[in-house]
Amino acid sequence: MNRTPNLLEVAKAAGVSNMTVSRVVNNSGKVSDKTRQKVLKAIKELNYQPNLIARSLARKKTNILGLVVYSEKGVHPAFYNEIINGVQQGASELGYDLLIFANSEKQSYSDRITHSSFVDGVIFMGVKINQNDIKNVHEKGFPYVFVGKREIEGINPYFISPDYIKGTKMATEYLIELGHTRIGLIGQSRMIEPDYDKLLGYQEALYKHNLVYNPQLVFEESQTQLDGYNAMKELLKQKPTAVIINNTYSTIGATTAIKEEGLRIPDDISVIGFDDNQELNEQFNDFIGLELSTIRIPKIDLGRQAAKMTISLLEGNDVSQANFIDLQFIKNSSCKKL
Amino acid sequence: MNRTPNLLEVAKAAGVSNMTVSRVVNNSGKVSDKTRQKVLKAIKELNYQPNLIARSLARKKTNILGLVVYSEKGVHPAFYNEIINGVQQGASELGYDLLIFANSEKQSYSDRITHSSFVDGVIFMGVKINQNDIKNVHEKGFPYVFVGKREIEGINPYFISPDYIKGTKMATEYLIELGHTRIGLIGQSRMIEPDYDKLLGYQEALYKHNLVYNPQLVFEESQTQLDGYNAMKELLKQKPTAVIINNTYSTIGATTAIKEEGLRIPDDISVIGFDDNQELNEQFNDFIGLELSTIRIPKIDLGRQAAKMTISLLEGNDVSQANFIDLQFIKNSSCKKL
DNA sequence: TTGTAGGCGTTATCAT
DNA sequence: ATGATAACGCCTACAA
Repeated sequence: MNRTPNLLEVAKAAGVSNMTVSRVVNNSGKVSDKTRQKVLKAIKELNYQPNLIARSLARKKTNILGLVVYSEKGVHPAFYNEIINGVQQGASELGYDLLIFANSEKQSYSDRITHSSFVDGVIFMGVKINQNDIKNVHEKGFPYVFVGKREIEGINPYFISPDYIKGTKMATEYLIELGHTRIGLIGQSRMIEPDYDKLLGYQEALYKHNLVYNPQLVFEESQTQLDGYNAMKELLKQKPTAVIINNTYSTIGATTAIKEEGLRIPDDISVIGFDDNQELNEQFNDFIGLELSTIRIPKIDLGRQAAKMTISLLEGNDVSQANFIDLQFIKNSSCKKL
Repeated sequence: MNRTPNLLEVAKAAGVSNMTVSRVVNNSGKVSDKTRQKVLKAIKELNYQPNLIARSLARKKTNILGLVVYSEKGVHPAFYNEIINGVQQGASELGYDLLIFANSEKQSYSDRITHSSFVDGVIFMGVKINQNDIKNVHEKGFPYVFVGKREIEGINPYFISPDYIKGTKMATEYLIELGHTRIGLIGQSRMIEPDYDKLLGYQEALYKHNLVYNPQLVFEESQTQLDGYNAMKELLKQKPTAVIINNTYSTIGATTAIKEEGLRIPDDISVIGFDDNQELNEQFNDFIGLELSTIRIPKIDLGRQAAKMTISLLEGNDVSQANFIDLQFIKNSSCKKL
């Protein structure tokens, strides 16, 4: 690998000083058109590209965003993937690249992030997040954003989260307006914040429409196909006319149970799902010939906004700490008016 | 955000020169135990961390690996996810972080990679890879590894790929040894290299055991559940006693078709799948109560090895250009001896 | 064993 | 409009 040329060499070739070249490269300051042409020619001839490391050192800014995904066994949950793509897009649109921090046993993330000068800001993601990491960066005033709602004692962290409460409330109200009163909810969990918020939204909708909350219609901790299947089998004993299901895997299991019982969607039961796994969701719908109404989490947008928030923050703009992004309701043919 | 201390400040605090501090930090050169203790104390008190940008500039080495994923609309195919995790693990084990290059309309990847000095080496991944990018880095001698087998005219690129030929051959032979002669293959595609290799492996196995290749047992381009379902419906007309299926989605569709026809696995037909999507695969097997024999692509390992290859390369070690990684055959109860 | 000088490639500052 | 010079924080090479 042969060396790449630097500013000085370009300057010599163009017969100007390095600063003039720098100005041309960065489009900053005043440069006469004539010299600019000379410089541009030299740049082209030498195939010059600025050395970003040197630039970063001088500017004290790398234009790189850090990304930390806390995950078990180093595996990113499939759910986060699309968000990460969004982060990348958002970052890219503003001229930033993305550095994925690898797990290191020797050093905590937060130290490496704040001290290494390699990233200008950081995005945290994941369920098993280390609260100390956030606390550290927060206290140091290092720009960060957490994806997902999170409460940490003592501080109000910057975060952006899907508004599960509002989203589920909206879906529930939709069903209520179609005349449903016995609405099941599969998958709420008191331990997982998003799931718990879904329950809250569900309850809010019932309350608003003077319907009584019936715990027998609510099933906890449904994550897998099998969970969804079992939950639905139980739920059907309660003769619901509609059901909202937590996640894609559960939905697959649950609709299978519905089929097995000889019931049809939406004639015998209305169904609304969450499309946390969009690809699978679409595949499955195609296959079953189902046109499921779903609550969509705009994951790309979520990631993109996380990136933009972080950049706003690191550029010194005011950013509010708690941010929510609306869920979308995709109306389809799996719900029937009673 | 307050400034972080630098070598000089630590040096002053410890009453030594910056070089001594540097030596302690890097564990290089000779430093007396007494001074070392002083320095370590100062480092701790000031909470010093080396500035990696400055270090990179001086060393002309960042300890960062670049990762370029070529994908449609910025979406990483689910398949690549796990590989990326593997890359991260491999990199991390050798002290490298990962920089994801974002798509930029202004600049080609290869220019940014080779000129920006931000990464020491790069890993390419994806179907829609830009051949020019590889060509460029290759010609410049910039360390790179491509994940997946790829032929590019004029050059022999460095790559690491699953050995689909060998893997499929192994599975096919397993079925032949169980007494099967009418073995279906769902999902080969002449256009997609891995799929085509599966066909080659299948044919090699037949040839080796003096069985005649019957194109009627082979179905092309099966990617989705629906594809798999339709292919299997057709295939069953040929009365196969066993079938090998291309990917997880196809397998789900195909086994559904088998069920619908009132056939049982493995009593009426033996089935082997590929678990390209391991999570879904497991979920599905659980749900169906199926214990599918599968050909496993060791994706974590693939990614890890890609990282290690790249690092070997950039450290100046000899690395062979074409590398294959064995697939694993996971024997389970979905195949029967005839 | 420890320290000094110079350089890595860029940008900021201050002159001209 | 252009240029000289000093940072940025660290490392290499050489000197003491």
